[in-house]
Amino acid sequence: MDKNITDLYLENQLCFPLYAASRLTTKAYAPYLNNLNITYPQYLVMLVLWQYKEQSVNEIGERLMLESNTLTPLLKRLESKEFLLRNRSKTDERSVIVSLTEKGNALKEEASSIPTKIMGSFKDTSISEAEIISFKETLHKLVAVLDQKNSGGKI
Amino acid sequence: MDKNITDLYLENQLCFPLYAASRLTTKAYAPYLNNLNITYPQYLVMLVLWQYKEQSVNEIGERLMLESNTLTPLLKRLESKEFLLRNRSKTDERSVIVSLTEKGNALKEEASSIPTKIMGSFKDTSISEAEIISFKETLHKLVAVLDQKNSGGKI
DNA sequence: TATATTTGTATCGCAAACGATTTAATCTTT
DNA sequence: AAAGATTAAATCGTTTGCGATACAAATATA
Repeated sequence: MDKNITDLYLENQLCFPLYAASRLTTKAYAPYLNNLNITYPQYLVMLVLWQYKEQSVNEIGERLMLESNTLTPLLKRLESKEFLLRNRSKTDERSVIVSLTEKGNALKEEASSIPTKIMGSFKDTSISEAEIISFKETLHKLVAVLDQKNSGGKI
Repeated sequence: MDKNITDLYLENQLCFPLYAASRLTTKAYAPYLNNLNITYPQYLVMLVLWQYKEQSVNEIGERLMLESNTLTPLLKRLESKEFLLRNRSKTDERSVIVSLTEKGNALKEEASSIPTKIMGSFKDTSISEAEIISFKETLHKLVAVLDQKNSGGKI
């Protein structure tokens, strides 16, 4: 039996371009985020805090699909930059509640122009607006399926 | 002026699902790659070597869009597992030529079934084959554009 | 030929990711 | 209430990614 060798070609994989796109996107954000003095994963945490206000480490982790072993040091860095506070919950001392500082809240204004700037850089390319929309749709489905296969399936 | 606040909502971003999809894909490969005793980025390097045979660190880096500071330690790990060899080029001593060992070549057979298994797990989902194909097309365009904006534009 | 620049790789340090384990608090069950 | 199970964070060790930097070989230029 001849195994289908072309299956292993880089261009035919779905995994590699996903991996590349993710890294390149992070790079695209870098210049803007440097100005705000935060990294890309830190930006994601801030997005969650701006949108949902104060919440536990666990809740942040669920929204970003990250574990506490990733979040704890990351949150400590954001805390040392004074963008947020970490406090044990009064009602359940196992939980740490993360809340925004004034400075963290203020950062939202500065960040608000970033998404438009990033998306704007696709304007004069071979990718149409409609294409992006359907792409995003499939991407969301993909994430849902992959998430289910992973953590979702382990109950 | 009221900045468009919903721009910063997690669901409306393109960047986060890309980031999540990439991580979840890596996780999906993990069980298969564990059997082969390699990590996901190491798998990508092996893909490149299986497809293009022996080549310099630089060439591997160009194909995977990775720098030598990432590749060198990674290649050393693959070398210590005896999947590949690293040798200075005779004609240009600045280059290190990476080539597969017997063991590295043999691994290809074991890996050949992975892509089908991964793609197979999408069969009974809400994502159709046709959708995946058009998704992959846009993804390739996206990578090309992002790549151009980054390293491509700095000449 | 001597010097400067470019190129290819490697080193270092920091920030993620993540599996495995640990610690402390809470909930269950008796 | 005490014992055991569960849960939330944190800690530890390994592997990536990448900016900054170093260094040696190769090439270009004076």
